[in-house]
Amino acid sequence: MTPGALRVLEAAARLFYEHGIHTVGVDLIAAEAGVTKKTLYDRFGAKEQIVVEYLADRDERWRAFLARCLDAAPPAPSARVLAVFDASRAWSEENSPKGCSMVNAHAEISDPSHPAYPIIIGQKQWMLALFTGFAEEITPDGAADLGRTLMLLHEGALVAHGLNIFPDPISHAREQAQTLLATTAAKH
Amino acid sequence: MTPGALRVLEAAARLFYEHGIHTVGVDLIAAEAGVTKKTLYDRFGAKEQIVVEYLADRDERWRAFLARCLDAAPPAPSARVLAVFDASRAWSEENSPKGCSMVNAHAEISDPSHPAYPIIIGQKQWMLALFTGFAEEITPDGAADLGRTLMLLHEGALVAHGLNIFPDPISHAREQAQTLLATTAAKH
DNA sequence: CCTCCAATATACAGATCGGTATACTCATCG
DNA sequence: CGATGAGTATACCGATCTGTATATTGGAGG
Repeated sequence: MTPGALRVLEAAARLFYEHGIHTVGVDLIAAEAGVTKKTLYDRFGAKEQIVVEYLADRDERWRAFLARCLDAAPPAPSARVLAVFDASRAWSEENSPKGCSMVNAHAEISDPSHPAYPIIIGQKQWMLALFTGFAEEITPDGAADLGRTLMLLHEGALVAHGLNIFPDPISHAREQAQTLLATTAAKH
Repeated sequence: MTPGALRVLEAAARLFYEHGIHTVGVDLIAAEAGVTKKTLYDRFGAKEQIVVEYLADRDERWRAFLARCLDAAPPAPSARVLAVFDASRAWSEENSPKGCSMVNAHAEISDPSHPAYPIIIGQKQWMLALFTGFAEEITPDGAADLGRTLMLLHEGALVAHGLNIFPDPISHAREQAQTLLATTAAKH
């Protein structure tokens, strides 16, 4: 990836997240990246491709960040679940003041055949599988249920964070997850 | 409101929700409503006004629908909380396959000075206040916390419903709310 | 009857959209 | 030295965007 292409992707990521995908035009992206439209189209071919790479890159960065957080967390499954919430809080504070970029992109992309669609759905399914995997180690019987509940708390916290409904909703979700894990563990 | 204006609002509501606000142009709205652009601009003045009335109307309809559901629910606060989830499930099944229209609109509207902004934030704050009000009758001490937790479950369920991550997430959230209310009530 | 007004049809303005074309510079590498 | 390729600058294309102008039709109320 050439330096110009990198600047394009950085500018597009910032503008797409901040103002939405359809409101931001390629002229603005090129101008903000300090690059001509020729360069932009030589590297990416179409705006849609920039959208795809924006979401794919964001997905990849989040998974890498989460992996580092989980590496530093204790091995106990409940501690790892809480580490996910901690990671989300740290990530959202400096990367996602307007909520989850995948959810926001989904609001603008209706066509399931859009090349960005599998990235959006893929990240959410991956997160659900992550939670369910931890739940498996805690209660093999109710793993699916527990994983889904953790998913709901987590998604709700991201939305509440983006809408700024009340202060620090991700920490609140973390606490709720903690008591939920405690009562679940007490039963087995 | 003239019949033409009503058709404009109906068409705009359907198109905005399905394809996003910025992707849908006034020409398409006018065509789908069977109305000329002149009529559209005579009634609404600007596209932005159609957006505002779309969201305001949707907000109003949801509150009216919820009010009817709550009127038919038992007076016990925990039953009324569950009635909110039941109402959301019924509403979402036939009105919101792509998730909450307010959250989706928020993804496309970055400027807090946009006239639609207070409608979006207002509905979410109203929902939080509703949950907190019920929580007040259950545990006056932890009302704020309980209200916020219910809000997270509810918002998470709407997102999961829109992304179709797993089947019937709103019912799952309802069940989680039920056990949460049961354990909370048992403490007092 | 006659005025008012919602609505029609059609055309257009100015801007911006995504995307392309042409011609040039400049550094790297074989 | 010569070729390649990343980049710049600028101009353009057709389409679509929001919004406006002009002229006409038809029904309801005073």
